[in-house]
Amino acid sequence: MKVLTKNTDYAIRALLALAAKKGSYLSAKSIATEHDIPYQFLRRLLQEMIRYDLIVSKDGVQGGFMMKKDPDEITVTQLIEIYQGKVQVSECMFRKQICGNRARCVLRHEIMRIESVVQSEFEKVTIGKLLRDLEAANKPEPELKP
Amino acid sequence: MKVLTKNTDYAIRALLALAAKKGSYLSAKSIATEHDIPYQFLRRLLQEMIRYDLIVSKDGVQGGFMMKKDPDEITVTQLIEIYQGKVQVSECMFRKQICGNRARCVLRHEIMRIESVVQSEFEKVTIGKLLRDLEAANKPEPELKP
DNA sequence: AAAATTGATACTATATTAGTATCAATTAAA
DNA sequence: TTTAATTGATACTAATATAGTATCAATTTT
Repeated sequence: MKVLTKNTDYAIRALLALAAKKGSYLSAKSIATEHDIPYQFLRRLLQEMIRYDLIVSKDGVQGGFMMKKDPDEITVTQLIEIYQGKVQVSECMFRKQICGNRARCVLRHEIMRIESVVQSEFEKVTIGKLLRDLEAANKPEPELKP
Repeated sequence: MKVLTKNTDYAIRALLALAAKKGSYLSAKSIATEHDIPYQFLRRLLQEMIRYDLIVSKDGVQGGFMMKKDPDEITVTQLIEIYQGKVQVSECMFRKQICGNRARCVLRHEIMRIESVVQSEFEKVTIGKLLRDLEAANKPEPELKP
């Protein structure tokens, strides 16, 4: 069971790149090359981000994409919802013939509990946080005295 | 994003049926009819459960399937793993070109944390627990005095 | 005017999920 | 002892989701 698909995975990486260069435009091509993301695939992902007001774009030479929304306000939950649809543990709770009138769906309660746990865990993770983690990880490790 | 696929969903329902009739054999046909699960599909799911020692079967007339493992020892995590593969948040942590030597995968830490949270949440939910919830839900509601 | 870029959209390929069908072997019961 | 109900094994099809490619018009800098 794979929780993050390539869409979301690529989208996160691209956003990290944009967040790191906040205030300037990065072209899809440069992001694709640097982060090993299929170019045309990435372009679609970026266009989707524009629709959700996460980033803005500029056409033409020297154009590209730039961060719009505060990276600390962009959660992994949001990105999953954009690229994989709302997190739902099972369809069962929506199907009348199973969970409707007479027999109550036994899974419903547990499912909703887990659903909210999963969502809130992913909500704790923002692009801003990931970026700080990344920067910390890229710092040279301090030498230890013997 | 759908966490439980039909496989797992059906499997859970079938196990609940078997757990409720612990000690006697239920045919695939009867389970399929009662719980609205496609017959041949269900048969495959049941055969898989045999391989994992959750249930046993008896051939021929009056044959069917019977609970083997203690329902309290069967977790939803196990069923997800059987029918949807091990819960993994992203493939990224296994791909050398991203997470390998030089650049550490920034997502790795968060991913593993969330992964374990998700797994442990599903581990809290056993077939035994669901069955008790189901039985409780089916009890007639006590009347309230006005 | 040329080159680099995005916007929009259509297309193909692959994998996963869902569901169906078939036939041999087994067992209970008529 | 024959028949019917059942599982075991396996192959097949259909539908959907995921992943990736291609094209062309519009825009903008040089």
